Amino acid sequence: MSRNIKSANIAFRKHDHRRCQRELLSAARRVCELRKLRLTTRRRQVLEILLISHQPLGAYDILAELNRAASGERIAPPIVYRALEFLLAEGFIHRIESRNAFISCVHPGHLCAAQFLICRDCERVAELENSDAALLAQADVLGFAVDHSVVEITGVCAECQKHGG
Amino acid sequence: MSRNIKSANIAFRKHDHRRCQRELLSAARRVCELRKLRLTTRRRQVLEILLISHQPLGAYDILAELNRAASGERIAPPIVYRALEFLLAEGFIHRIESRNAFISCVHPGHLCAAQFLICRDCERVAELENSDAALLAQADVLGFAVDHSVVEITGVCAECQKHGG
DNA sequence: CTGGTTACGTTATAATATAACATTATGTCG
DNA sequence: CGACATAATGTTATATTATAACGTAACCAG
Ligand SMILES: [Zn+2]
Ligand SMILES: [Zn+2]
Ligand SMILES: [Zn+2]
Ligand SMILES: [Zn+2]
Repeated sequence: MSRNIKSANIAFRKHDHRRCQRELLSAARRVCELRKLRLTTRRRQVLEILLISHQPLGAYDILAELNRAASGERIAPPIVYRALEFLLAEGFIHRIESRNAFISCVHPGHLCAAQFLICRDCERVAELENSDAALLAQADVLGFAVDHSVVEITGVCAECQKHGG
Repeated sequence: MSRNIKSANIAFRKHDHRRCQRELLSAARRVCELRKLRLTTRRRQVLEILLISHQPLGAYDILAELNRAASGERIAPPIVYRALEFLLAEGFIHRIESRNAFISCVHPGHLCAAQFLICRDCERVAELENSDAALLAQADVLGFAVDHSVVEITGVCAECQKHGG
């Protein structure tokens, strides 16, 4: 649990974000090599755009970013959605359902059951990994076979409470 | 907790659903009277459509249902979305973020922090009320002020595991 | 190099949601 | 009652998010 709190702090505080990006990208490369997957240019571009932001981005934000970067190209939605599909399936990013947005995972490739704390002021998102034992136990009692969980907590982070008023 | 399991069972099993609907509708009426709110025809229509279904419905499903019922009228999306906004604000319904859909609340007007078990076979949804103490404690340690939580567990219910194979 | 497969590109369109403004119903007070 | 303020509904247009369908290019095993 102290590990979780650490990683949450990172998202909500100043840190060497360049280093974050580099480390997470090379982690993704390693995972793809292991799994014999192709981290193609497009996929890498989309992942990089998400790595640069600790905030979740919509598919069309990513699209705009791609089109800005490569002036001349006119990239269309399916390209972005397909890259996102790949990155989601391999556990490099998460989808934030309550925002129709996507964010890079802090432990790429783990296919983790993540929980998110989402600040509605600064829009930053902390990813925790602490699964809800009580809820899962209850699902089990009901004979409900869990596939996938979405846990998204919206509120105001400590920083924004100080600064924002 | 045994209460929660009971209510979850109701959603996933055969029961007197007509009675469900009647009771939840009159509960909503009572709450509106208490709060001096107007449960207008449109709002009641939308609530009724959701009460009839233990499954979540999209806004456009509700729209289609309204237009089917009142042939001649040509109701437009904003009407539905405004009724949904009212019903959400007063705690008569919930939004299922991972489905862009809406479902009636099993304890209308309580503004509860609900958790959902969503069967991906039969599409039924059980609403639990069991808040995740561990997660909230962790948010607290981080100084994160929680506003709203989204907890949506997808899987296969006990019934569908038996029948579906 | 050939055929099978995977990924990418392109066009069109579906599904979900809201902005902006006009109209009607409801309640209040003189 | 009648004039006003407010809340709710209706209408039109459009924004935002996502996918279907089909063609082309890259990659790889034999
Ligand atoms: Zn993750
Ligand atoms: Zn913040
Ligand atoms: Zn509820
Ligand atoms: Zn089921």
